[in-house]
Amino acid sequence: MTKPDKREEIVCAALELIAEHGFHGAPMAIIAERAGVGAGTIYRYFENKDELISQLYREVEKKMVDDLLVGYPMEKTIRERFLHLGTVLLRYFISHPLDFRYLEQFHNSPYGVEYRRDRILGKNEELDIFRDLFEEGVSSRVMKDLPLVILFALSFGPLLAVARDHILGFITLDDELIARTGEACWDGVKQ
Amino acid sequence: MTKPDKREEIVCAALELIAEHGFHGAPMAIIAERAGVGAGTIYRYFENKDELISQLYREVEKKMVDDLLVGYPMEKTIRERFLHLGTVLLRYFISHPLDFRYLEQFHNSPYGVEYRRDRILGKNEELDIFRDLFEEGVSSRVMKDLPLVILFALSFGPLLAVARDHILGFITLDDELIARTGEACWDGVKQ
DNA sequence: GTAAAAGGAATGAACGTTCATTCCTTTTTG
DNA sequence: CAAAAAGGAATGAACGTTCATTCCTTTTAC
Repeated sequence: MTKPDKREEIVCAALELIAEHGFHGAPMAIIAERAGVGAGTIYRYFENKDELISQLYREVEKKMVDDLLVGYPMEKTIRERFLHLGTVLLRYFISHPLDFRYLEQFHNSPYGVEYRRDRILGKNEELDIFRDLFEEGVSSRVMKDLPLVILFALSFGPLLAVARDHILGFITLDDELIARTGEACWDGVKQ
Repeated sequence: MTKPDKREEIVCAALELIAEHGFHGAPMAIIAERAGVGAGTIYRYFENKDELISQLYREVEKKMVDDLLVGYPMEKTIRERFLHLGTVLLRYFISHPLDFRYLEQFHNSPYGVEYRRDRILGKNEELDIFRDLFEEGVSSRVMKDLPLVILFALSFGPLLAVARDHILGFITLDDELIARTGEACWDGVKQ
């Protein structure tokens, strides 16, 4: 039996509670209870609630990005790469609904706005697979000549909305619908 | 001088504070202060904070929908009606950023999820201009044969994302960009 | 090898703060 | 003057965080 890592328990409990009830529906006392841990113990691993929230965000995002890069067809056409990313992203969200809901909560909070501001306006050193794809798409005239931010909106706007609707039970996505949604997004960005 | 309607002052103060700082960054005491009103006075107009939040949502939404219907070209083609709605919607959000931010806060909260559940799954009696347009688009084979929910996502996903980016200062939309964004959304939903 | 001591992780009751709401007083209205 | 409206201090519940204490593991002493 592996040792039940307390930090991991805390992180899992926080993910569940925050994904389901939002930041303000997840008091530290309840997180501790669900993690099977004393309230004070959390503060041995995280300086405060903000820090817990931020670290959890980074972990969830990293896990997702790593998954997205597996099998990315670097050598195929722009269209095929676009469709691959859309499909894999949708599938990831559907099979990790807690992660999705957590990311949404984060993005729609002051934390997330600041975070995006840094990524979009700041000097973003990290290799960004999406940015690269869109820049190549525009410069090779395969995609519409629109600002990157708008191309992002045309792609992720629908994908996130559809994932949300699926997770909330407003629709049930199957392989065919996922593929057709990806194609429709492509129609939106392609020249 | 018109009488300074206290209810109106309260509603305005709440809109500003909640749009800028979220539900939890808008304590009743501060709303009262900004409205130039005693804390207890709010409770003469609204049963509690939830009620204030819900009523404010309904007012903001109604104001927006009314505006959207002005000059709606009922007789023109589906494409033209679609582009009209997209353009007017984007313009509305840009010129009413507080309203937009408030609507987003609401939609991303437990209130909003419940509200959408009713609208999408429940029997929705009210005349819904969007629903009508998409149903006509699908049945006349001008739009892709996809579930309504997905067509909604393909249209509003990008529009909301772009409006958010503009309001947060990540991009500056002008008439041309607004028009081209609308066209790109149309490319996404058209057959 | 066993017992004592040390170290530090874990605990949860207690604290101070914040907030929505209530309640009683004061002001306004007719 | 009576009734309604407004005001804002008081209230109590909920929350994040702290800290004195307990518990458990590891090290030391003999």
